[in-house]
Amino acid sequence: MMQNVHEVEDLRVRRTRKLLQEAFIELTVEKGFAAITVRDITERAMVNRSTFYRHFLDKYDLMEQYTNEVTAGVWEAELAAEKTRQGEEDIPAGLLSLLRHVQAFADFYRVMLGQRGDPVFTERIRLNAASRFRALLSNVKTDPNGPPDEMRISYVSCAGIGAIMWWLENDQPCNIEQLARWIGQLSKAAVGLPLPGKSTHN
Amino acid sequence: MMQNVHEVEDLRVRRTRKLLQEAFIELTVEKGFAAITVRDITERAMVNRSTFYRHFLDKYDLMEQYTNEVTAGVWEAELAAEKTRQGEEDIPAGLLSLLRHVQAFADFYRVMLGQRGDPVFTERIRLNAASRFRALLSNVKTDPNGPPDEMRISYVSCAGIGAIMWWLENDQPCNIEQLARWIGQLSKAAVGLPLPGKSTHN
Amino acid sequence: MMQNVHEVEDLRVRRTRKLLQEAFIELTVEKGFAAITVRDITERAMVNRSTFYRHFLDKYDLMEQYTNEVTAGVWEAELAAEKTRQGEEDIPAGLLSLLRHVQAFADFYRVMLGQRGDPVFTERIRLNAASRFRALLSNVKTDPNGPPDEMRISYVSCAGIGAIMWWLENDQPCNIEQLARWIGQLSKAAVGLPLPGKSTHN
Amino acid sequence: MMQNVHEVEDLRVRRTRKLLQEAFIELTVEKGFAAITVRDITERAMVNRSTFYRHFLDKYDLMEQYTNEVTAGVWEAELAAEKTRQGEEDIPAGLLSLLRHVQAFADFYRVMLGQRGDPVFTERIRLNAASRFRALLSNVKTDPNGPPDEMRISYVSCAGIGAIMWWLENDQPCNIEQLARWIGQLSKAAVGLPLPGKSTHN
DNA sequence: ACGTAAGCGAGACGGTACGTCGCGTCTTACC
DNA sequence: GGTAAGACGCGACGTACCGTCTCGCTTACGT
Repeated sequence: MMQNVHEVEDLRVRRTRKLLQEAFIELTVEKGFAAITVRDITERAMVNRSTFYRHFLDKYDLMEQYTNEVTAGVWEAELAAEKTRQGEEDIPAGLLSLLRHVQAFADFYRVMLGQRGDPVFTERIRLNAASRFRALLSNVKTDPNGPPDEMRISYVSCAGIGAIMWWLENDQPCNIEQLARWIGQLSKAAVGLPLPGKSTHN
Repeated sequence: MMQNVHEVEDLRVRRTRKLLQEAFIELTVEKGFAAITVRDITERAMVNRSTFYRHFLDKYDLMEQYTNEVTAGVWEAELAAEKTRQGEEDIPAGLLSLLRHVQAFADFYRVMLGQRGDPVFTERIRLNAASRFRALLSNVKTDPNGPPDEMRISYVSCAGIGAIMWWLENDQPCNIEQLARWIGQLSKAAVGLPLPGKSTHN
Repeated sequence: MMQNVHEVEDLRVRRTRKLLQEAFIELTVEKGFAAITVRDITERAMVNRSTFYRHFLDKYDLMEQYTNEVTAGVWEAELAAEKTRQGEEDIPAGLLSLLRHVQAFADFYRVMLGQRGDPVFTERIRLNAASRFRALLSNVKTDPNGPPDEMRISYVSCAGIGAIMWWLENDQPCNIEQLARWIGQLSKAAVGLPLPGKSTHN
Repeated sequence: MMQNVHEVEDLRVRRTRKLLQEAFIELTVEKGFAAITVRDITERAMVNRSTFYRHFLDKYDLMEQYTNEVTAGVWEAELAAEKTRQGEEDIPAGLLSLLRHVQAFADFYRVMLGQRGDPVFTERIRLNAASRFRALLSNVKTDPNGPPDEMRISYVSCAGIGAIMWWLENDQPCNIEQLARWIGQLSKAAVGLPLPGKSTHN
C-alpha cells in the first residue's frame, strides 16, 4: 500500500499541535504574549500540560515554530506571486505578499508587534524586511555623503513596521494595495530611489 | 531656625533607590530585561529584598520610575537648549537633545530597545518621538492624496528608533550631530517637507 | 517642687502602657491571642509601633506583665479577705478570691483559657491553683495505696480550670459562691478530704 | 486481570506524607509546636517546601490530619478491646485504650498538651474525653442539688488530662493500668458514682 | 483485523520567584 | 526623656509556574 508519504506525522500529534497553536493564538490576542502561561494554553486546548512539553520546549518555542510554519507559507505565496503579478507598478512586489500574510493573521500581528507582544518576534519581522531592502539597495548607488546603507536599511525596515502597526491598530483603514503603495512612496527617498515618476521633482 | 528644606527625601531612601536603580541598569545590560528578577537586583544592590518592595511594585515599576526620572532630565535640557542653540541648520532641535540623552545611557537603550528589552519601553520612546513629529506636522500641509498624517507619524517615529538602534548596535559609528542630520534628512520626505538643498534654504 | 514620690513613673509612660494594655485586652477578646500582632495593638492604642518596643519585648511580654499586675491585685484582695470572711463554711477561702478576679476579667479569661488562648497562660493559672492545693494537701494524710499526692494535685487543679471554663463559656450560669461550693465539693474526694459533713460517710 | 486495588494511594504520596509527619513529630518534640515552621518541617523531611503545600494547608492542617489518622487507630483498637477485655474490674474500658495510645506517642502528647503545645489540640483531646464521660453520665442520676452534669463533665475531662500530664511529665511513673485505675477512682465521686469498695462490686 | 508501539492523561515532585506580612532595630526630628 | 515617623534587615508565608518524571490507558498505524 504505502500510500502515505511516510513523513506524515501521527494523526494525534497533528491534532495536539493544532489545538495548542490555536489556543496559543487566541490567548495571545486576548491577554498578550507575556501574560500567557503554559497552563493557560493547555487548559484552553484541553490538552494535558505534560503533553505540551512533548511538542514544545516552552511558549517561546511554540511561538517560534508557529511563526516558522506561517512564514514558510509566505515564501511560497511570494514565489508564486512573483511570476504572475508582474504588472503592478508602484507597488513593491514582496511587500504585498507580506501584507497579505499580515492581514490573514491581523489580530495576532497587532498584538505581537505592540506593547503586549515580544521584541524577539518584532525583531524577526524587522530583519525579514531588512533583508528585502538590502537586496533592493544592492542595485542602487546611494549618495556617499548621506547615511550609510545599513542605516538606511534599519531606518526603513523599522519604518515599515511602524506603518503596519498604524494600519493594524486603526482597524485596517485602507486596503493592502494602498498601504503598500504608501509605504513604498514614503520609503523611496530613504533608500535613495527617485520618487515615483510623476510630476513632483523634489 | 530655618530647618532643612525638609522636602529633600530621607538620605537612606535616596541611597537605597540609587543602589537599586544602578543594579537594575547593570543587570539589564548584562542579562536583558526579561531575564532579571527582583532578587537579582537586590542582591546586586546589597539591599534586602523586602526593601525593594517598599520603593517599587515590581521590576516594571522600577523601570518606569527610572525612565520617568531620566526623561524628566531630557525635557529640562531641551528647554535650555532651545534658547541657546538656535543657529544649527539642518539639525532638528529636539532630536539632538534626545540623542544626547540616549548617548548618555547608551548601553541601557541598546538593550531595552532590542530583543532583550521590553516592548513597553520601546513604545514609550516611540510615542515620545511621535508627539514631536505630530507637532511638526501640524504646521505642514501634506499631500491629501498621500498617506494620512498619522501613518506618516507612525512611520517616521518607528524609523527614527530604527536609526538609533543601528547607531547603538554598531558602536556609535558617528557623532550625534551627524546622526541627527541624517535622520532629519531621511525623514523630511516622509513628513512632507521638501528635501534639503532645493528651494527652501533652511 | 519634687512633689511626686519619685517612683511614680512618667505620666506619658503610664498613659502609653495603659493604652497598650487596654488595646491588647480588647483585641485578645476579639481575635484570640495567637491572631493578634504588635501592629494590631499599637494601631488600636493609637501609639506608634516603635513605642511598643520601648515598653514590652513582644506580645508575650505584654501579656505576662499584664497578668502579673492583675494577679498582684488578687493576692492583696485575698489577704484582706482571709481576715474578714472567715465564717463561710464549705467554700474554700482562696478559691473565692480567685473566682472574683476571674469574674472581673471574664471575657479575657474565657478567651485565654480556651482554644484561642495561650497554653503558657493556662499553665500559669493551673500552677497557681496547684500550689494552693499542695498547701491544702500538706495537712492531710492521703491513702498511701491511692494515687500520689502530686497526681492528685495535677488532677484537681486541671479540674478546677475545667469547671471555670464551663462557667465562663456558659455565661456564668451561677454566682461565684455557688461555683466555689461545687468545685470544692467535687474536689474533696480527690484531695482525700471527707465529703462535706452530711450523711454520706464515705 | 484484576488490577491493583487502585484505591491505595500513590506510593510517592504516601512516602511524602509519612516523611512530613515524622519530621513534624520530631520537631514538635524538640522545639514545641508554635516554634516550628513549614520550612523546618520540609528541611527535616528532605522534601521541597512547595510539596508540603500539595498535601497540607499549613502546619495546623498537618497537625490535624495527623491526629485524625492516629485517633482513627484508637477507635479501632477500642472496638477490638471492648469485646475481648471484658473482665477488668475497676478499670474504665475506653480509658485504657486511650492511655495505650497516649503511651505510644508519649513524647508528642507531652509536648502538645503542655506549654509548648497548642490549645486546639488540648481542647480536641478534652472534648473526646468529655463525650465519653457524657455517655457515662447519661446512665446515672446525679444529685439535682449538686453541680449540673455538664459542669461535672468539664470538670472530670479536664482533670483526666491533668492526670495524664502528670504521668507524662514525670516519665510515666506507673503503668497505664494503674494510671487508669487511679483516674477512675478520683473521678467516680465527681461523676456521681459511688466510690469503689462500698456497695457496688464492679 | 488486530497487536503493538506511540501518544496521551493524570499528577507527583523539585525548583525558583513572587508579593505580603510581621518582627525587632535603628535613626531622626519634635515636644 | 518620651514619642512619632518610618526605613531597614530578616525571614516565613502561601501561591504560581516551570520543566521533569513515572505510570497506566487508549488509540492510530502497520502488517
